[in-house]
Amino acid sequence: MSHTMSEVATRAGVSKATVSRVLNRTHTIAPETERRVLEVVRQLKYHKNVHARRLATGRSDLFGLVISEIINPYFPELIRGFQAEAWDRGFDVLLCNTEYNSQRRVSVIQKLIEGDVRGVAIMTASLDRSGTSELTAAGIGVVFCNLGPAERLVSNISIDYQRGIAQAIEHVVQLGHRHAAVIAGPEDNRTAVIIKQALVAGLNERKLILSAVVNSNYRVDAGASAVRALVAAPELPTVIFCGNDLIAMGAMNALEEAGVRIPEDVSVIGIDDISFAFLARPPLTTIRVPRERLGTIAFQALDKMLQLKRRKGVDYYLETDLVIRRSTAPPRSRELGSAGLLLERAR
Amino acid sequence: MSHTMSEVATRAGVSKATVSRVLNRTHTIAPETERRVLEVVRQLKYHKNVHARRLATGRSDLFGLVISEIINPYFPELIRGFQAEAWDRGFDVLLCNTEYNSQRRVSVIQKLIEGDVRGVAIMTASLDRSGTSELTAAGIGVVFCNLGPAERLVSNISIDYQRGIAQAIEHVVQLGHRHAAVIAGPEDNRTAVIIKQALVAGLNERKLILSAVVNSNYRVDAGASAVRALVAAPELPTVIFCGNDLIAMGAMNALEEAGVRIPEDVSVIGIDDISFAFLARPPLTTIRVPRERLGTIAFQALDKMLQLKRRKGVDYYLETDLVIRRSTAPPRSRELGSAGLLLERAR
DNA sequence: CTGAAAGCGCTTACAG
DNA sequence: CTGAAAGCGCTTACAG
Repeated sequence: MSHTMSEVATRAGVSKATVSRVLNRTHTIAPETERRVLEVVRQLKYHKNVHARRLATGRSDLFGLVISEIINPYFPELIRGFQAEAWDRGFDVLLCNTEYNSQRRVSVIQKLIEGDVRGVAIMTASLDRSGTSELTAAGIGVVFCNLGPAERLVSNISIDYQRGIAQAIEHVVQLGHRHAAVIAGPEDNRTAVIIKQALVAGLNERKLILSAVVNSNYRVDAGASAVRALVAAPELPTVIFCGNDLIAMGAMNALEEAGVRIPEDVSVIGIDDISFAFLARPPLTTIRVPRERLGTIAFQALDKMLQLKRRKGVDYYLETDLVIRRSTAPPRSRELGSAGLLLERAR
Repeated sequence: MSHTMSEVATRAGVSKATVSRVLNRTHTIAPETERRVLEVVRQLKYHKNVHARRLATGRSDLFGLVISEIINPYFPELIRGFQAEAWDRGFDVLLCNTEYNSQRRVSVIQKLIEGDVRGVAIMTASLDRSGTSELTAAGIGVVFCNLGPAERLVSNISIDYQRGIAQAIEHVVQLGHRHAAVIAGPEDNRTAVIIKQALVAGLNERKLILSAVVNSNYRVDAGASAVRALVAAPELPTVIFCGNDLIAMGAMNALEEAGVRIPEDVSVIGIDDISFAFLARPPLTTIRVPRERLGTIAFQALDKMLQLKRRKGVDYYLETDLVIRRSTAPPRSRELGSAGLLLERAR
């Protein structure tokens, strides 16, 4: 069905080497020859076969991007940033998702190696050095997010949650909050753990009373059930810090169901600033993680590292910032504190 | 850096043909030979090069999926359905987005042809037959969504919006609504046009008063500005049908800002049931389009069509259903009608 | 059950 | 500026 470069060559009365050169604009070609070749290419609607090209050149034009699942609203912007950057430089991307499935994790790595990618951005916390040693062993560069320091063939991007968290805590302190709770992400997720620790440390430092720290699982329903536990306790915090926006949105739902008003009774703060955070009701105050930027940097990190003679990894940092919306407000009464809230709810 | 099949062959003391056979489980192999080969493969961490394989076999194991933009919440479930189905059958997918950019549309088609895909699912309305004739000309199967009837090498999946829309209209009629408005998607989007027509026809048939039909652009902010126009008019409809959930969410925001309560003053209905529809406040009543299913069917359509001797396309249908949530309720007063609403708002 | 050889469709020194 | 030829790393009839 589809034509080959030899066919084009014959019809244009040149060698296939010439056709290749015309198509890749890699040599100067006699104008007349070029015209003839291009003419035949158009007539035949010829397209070169990328697999043959990849095999012949030996240099891969592919980069991998691995995420956990496509339906997680954390990823779209990240994918877009990575892809845009890759395409701009003439590279292509192989998008892989692990779906939180260990079999898939293995097959994804395999697919990446077989695909002869130059480098891969591992943007899911469910994969770490041990899971990717096969990649580096094959000479493929890797960039992680929130993993340890860089080394040969592995770079790292640290998201500076500290900064956004400090801003958030300062914000609620200014508003007059004294009693906080934390609904963190899953224990087995390294990013979730980093966030939880930063949250707890920051809250302690500012001397807020931490009435509860519970783990959850980054899903909406988990945020909801975590909140039900909080609501059942004798004392309600006046502000709830959530490990991500999904948890926060679930928490807001559950609070609403329990008849707790946001932000009048309880303030809620999320992390990420997913696209729907501002559509939540009330709009969610959250710590923005610049995810499109994260994707861009991930690509640049790989690209740069692979140009280094020693393939030495680099450490990158990405700042976060608080975005104040309407889910945070002063607690009901500064004087009454949370005991006062209890009283009022009892009426 | 990475090893080749020949290396494995030499070390295992066999020919590369044998290595190939062992790895592809395509022939019976002497157990001892197989063991030896596998052993060397493990030692060397050998992975076969997929580009060489694709070139040698000539049969592509790739399918394309083209969407408009990854950050549109309509697509994640669709992608997941398509990808899952492809992987289950041992195929791989090339995800391409046009980003509503005509240059990108061209380069995406080119990339697909160069990638030698077997078939491609065009799931964005911004591409139609004329944009994809190159694909079919190259013998590549195509499946569209909401485009005309099937033909050679092109299948089509029609989403039966009629059904969900009929349910929705019945729902609001039962609730007692008489005055409706429609905020449709963009005029140049064939799916948006189909939906608008179905909406208007259905509303007329049930004799509802259609106070306004405005076009919008499928984005949140567009829904918002469309609503501002409606609110400025002398009479407010009691129910607003939106071309998709994003428009509906924007509309709800703008209504809220205008001091119009949902659903007490105005009911709102969306289309799609994106994952955040139920997190909107109030949760959005919407017409669900089973998008993961759409992805699955799209793949099956391609796969089946390409097995047919004549490569004859097939027509598929996908049903939609109303999902009732809290953004719809009886109008303020059946007796007063919308004039009554006007009165009350004037107070 | 296994091997030698041709071939997939390109690219790229090497010559000229 | 252009061509002949080797080679990229596999697969697959064809023999045996």
